[in-house]
Amino acid sequence: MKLPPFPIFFPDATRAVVKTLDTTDIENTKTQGILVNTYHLYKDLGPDLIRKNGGIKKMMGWNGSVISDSGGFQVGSLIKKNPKFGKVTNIGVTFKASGEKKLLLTPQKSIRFQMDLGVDMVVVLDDFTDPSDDYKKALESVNRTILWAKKGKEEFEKICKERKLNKGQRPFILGVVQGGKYLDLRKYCIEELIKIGFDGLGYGGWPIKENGEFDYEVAKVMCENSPKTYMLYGLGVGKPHEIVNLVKMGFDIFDCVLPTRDARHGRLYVYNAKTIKEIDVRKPNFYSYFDPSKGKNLDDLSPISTACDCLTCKKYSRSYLAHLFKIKDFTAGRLATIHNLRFYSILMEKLKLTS
RNA sequence: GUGGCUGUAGCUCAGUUGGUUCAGAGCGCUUCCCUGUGGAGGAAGAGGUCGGGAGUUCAAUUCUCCUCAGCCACC
Repeated sequence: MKLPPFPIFFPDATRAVVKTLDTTDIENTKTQGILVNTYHLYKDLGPDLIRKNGGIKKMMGWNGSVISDSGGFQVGSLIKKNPKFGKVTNIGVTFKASGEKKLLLTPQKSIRFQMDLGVDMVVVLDDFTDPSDDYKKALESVNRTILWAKKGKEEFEKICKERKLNKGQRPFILGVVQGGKYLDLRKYCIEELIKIGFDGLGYGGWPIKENGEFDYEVAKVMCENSPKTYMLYGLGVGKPHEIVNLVKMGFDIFDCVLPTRDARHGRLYVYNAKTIKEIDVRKPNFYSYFDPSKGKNLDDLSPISTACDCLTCKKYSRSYLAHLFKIKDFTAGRLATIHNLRFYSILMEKLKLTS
């Protein structure tokens, strides 16, 4: 198992699909990997169906890399929103969505299922620290995250032994750093996770401060306290300029819903340059937004961007895209998603050159 | 030609026994938000002298008359 050269950005295929695209489309955007979600796939498919399909890559017909998220964030934030949805104990998380049967997700189960998925990197189940949590609550989630990390790692070793996976065959395993805005808790969490031993650490929780700004302080603590051999992963990060900043600080891996969700909502990313060659991601305002759903774009015959070589930019005009958005055809989502994913893959290509 | 119905925001339409909840809704439009995904959702905003004219009245989008436009029915 291995990952492409860093830094890398993987779009989210939570339920084993990048919405609106098939895996050939994804490949054509020069995207190297995707992120699937343990919680969703456990609920939708379960271990038996995954094994029957020969793993998630085979099921999707995807030749690139795959990372699986543990599901901790999804379940944690759902319960936070509606306590009736489930509860968190040291054993794990019980949850029950309406119309579905009750399920228990433990750190062990999460890892075992991710091993069944056959991915390149697994993530241990973590207990989400809510940004509004006070110190006591944050400490509690940090301690539980460490406990679960220990159990997850043990299960990982056990499965590797069972399946006789040597170093080159086993996936990477990521620990997740919680602690909210409390930097000493973040540091403590990092130290304890390193004692357990992982291939990398993820920036867990919610990375946006209450004033809406990205919290680079936590990222800094992670960079300063992690071994040089560790991969650093910005879970759910982020906007293009945030990724640029984190790569500069030392982060390697990213995943985020923004390029794909924004595409479906009519927000396309456009480099403020005439050609791909002229793009300079170190400039403060190196990109802007283009919204095809605005009526005034109906008579714009130019491409979305001349600094892009995606299918959408090569073949279609802003006018056509505006039309597709106006009539709400699914193809609008597909062409916009293709463009935004190519924007992100160009971003990562540029960052590989500069880092 | 006669009788009836309709005419309120860009669109589809509510509403008024005449008076500061009568000038509204939905959609559309404009601007913004979206960060380990619900193809989700949210925030703010612009738009109408209630077809036109006259009359009754302290007061009319609401009542009366005339007129214009569209639709239906009948000669």
